[in-house]
Amino acid sequence: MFMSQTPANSRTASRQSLTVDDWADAALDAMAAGGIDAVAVEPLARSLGVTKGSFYWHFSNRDALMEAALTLWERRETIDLIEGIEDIKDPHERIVRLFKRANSSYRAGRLYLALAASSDNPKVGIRVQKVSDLRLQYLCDCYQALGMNSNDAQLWSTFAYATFIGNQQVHRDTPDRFPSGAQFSEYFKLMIKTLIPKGVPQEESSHPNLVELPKSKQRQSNT
Amino acid sequence: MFMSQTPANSRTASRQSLTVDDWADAALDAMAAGGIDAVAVEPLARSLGVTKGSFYWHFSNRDALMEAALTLWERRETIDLIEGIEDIKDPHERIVRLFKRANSSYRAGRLYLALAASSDNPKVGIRVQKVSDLRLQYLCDCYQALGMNSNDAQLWSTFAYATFIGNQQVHRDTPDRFPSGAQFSEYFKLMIKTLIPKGVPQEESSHPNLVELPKSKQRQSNT
DNA sequence: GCTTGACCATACGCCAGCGTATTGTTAAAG
DNA sequence: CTTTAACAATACGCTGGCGTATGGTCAAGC
Repeated sequence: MFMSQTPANSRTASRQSLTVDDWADAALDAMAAGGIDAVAVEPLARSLGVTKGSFYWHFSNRDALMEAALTLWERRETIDLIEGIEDIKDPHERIVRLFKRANSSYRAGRLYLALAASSDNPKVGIRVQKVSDLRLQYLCDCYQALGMNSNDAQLWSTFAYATFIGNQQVHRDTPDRFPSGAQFSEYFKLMIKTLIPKGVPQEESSHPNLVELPKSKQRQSNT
Repeated sequence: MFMSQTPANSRTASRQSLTVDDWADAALDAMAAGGIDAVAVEPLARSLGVTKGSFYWHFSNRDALMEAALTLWERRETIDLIEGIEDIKDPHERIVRLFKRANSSYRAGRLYLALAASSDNPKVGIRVQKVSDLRLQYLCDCYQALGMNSNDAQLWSTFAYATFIGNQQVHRDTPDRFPSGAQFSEYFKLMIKTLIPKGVPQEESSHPNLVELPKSKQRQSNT
């Protein structure tokens, strides 16, 4: 179904044929730049150097493109969430990594905010909820791995996630007020220190007496 | 130009004439509901029970309506920021109140998010920045009044503001995961306790040896 | 009671984007 | 060298929103 077998996977090289994913990618670009309404067939076709005729070969209509783009986004967010973190045992370090990544990919943040802003659209809202749910769940698991009980982990993870989302927002809305450079690392340290309580049950001693993360019971039940 | 002196200030009563502010209000409603693109002349006219003819009497074009709506929004946000807080001398309590209000007005939150999502539009972006700046500045002053130095206050206020914005976002995007009811007060307490450090220079003793709020005297200090 | 001005309705032209229909173009298979 | 499919271009009709032009109504005010 996915992964078309065309020779080159990205059309940037030459006069190759466009694929569904090329269109979906372009749609995500447009979203990040101008919100969901910027995903318009004709402008997109122009930006890809073709005309509508091409589009309606690959998709039945604009809505199908939206679905494809959202699916692509969801898949990427799902993968990126745990990428490079899977096998870190220390939950503290895991949360730090999550935060670090969250504050590094400005573009992904914009994309999320653009989609979230249109979450009134049910098609969009469901995806946003899925992604948010997954992130929250993962974070919650991390906090439980720190030794918290379920309730506390819920509260702290929501807290941390809200801060993380809010940072993206503040960064975008008032970039000059958002700490950067040396001040940012100070800011980052403050957040980490504040949002990851140290003295839950154990100290930061070296022996890895750490609770394992229970993989959040989320078997990939993809359809 | 401004402040029309028509007898009744709200047209809800009867078959009164519409005012500029009526249109601006409706525009803000539309924004909160469907983003900035939902501010369209003809649909708005329909929702107000009139036609375009009326609109183009009061405004020269759609952009003028946007400006009016943004001005109205900015004014309200500016007023609401300090309303009922002006004369609280304890900075800790002041911050708590700010947080409490932030989490109470769901509608205002949606409106902010809708505008922020369109802050690429320079006309919108400037207003959003203004409002955000003001809030951040006020918060920063509060933290300084707690006894922090300028740098720390900057960091903590940004932190707190990001969390506050993020809460709105999370609340909107995944309402069922956001704590509510009894759990919310727990969540709220956690945030307050975490985001307002108690032992800055003095203990939480009862004698009000508190620094006065310096009316937004902002000084840049590097590390 | 005629005029004036505030307010709104109606009708029109314009444009951008959606979707369809039809006709190329090109590479590979026969 | 023809056929076929995958892909793209062109042309068309339709809709919704913008802005304009012009005409209608109704309450003062003289």
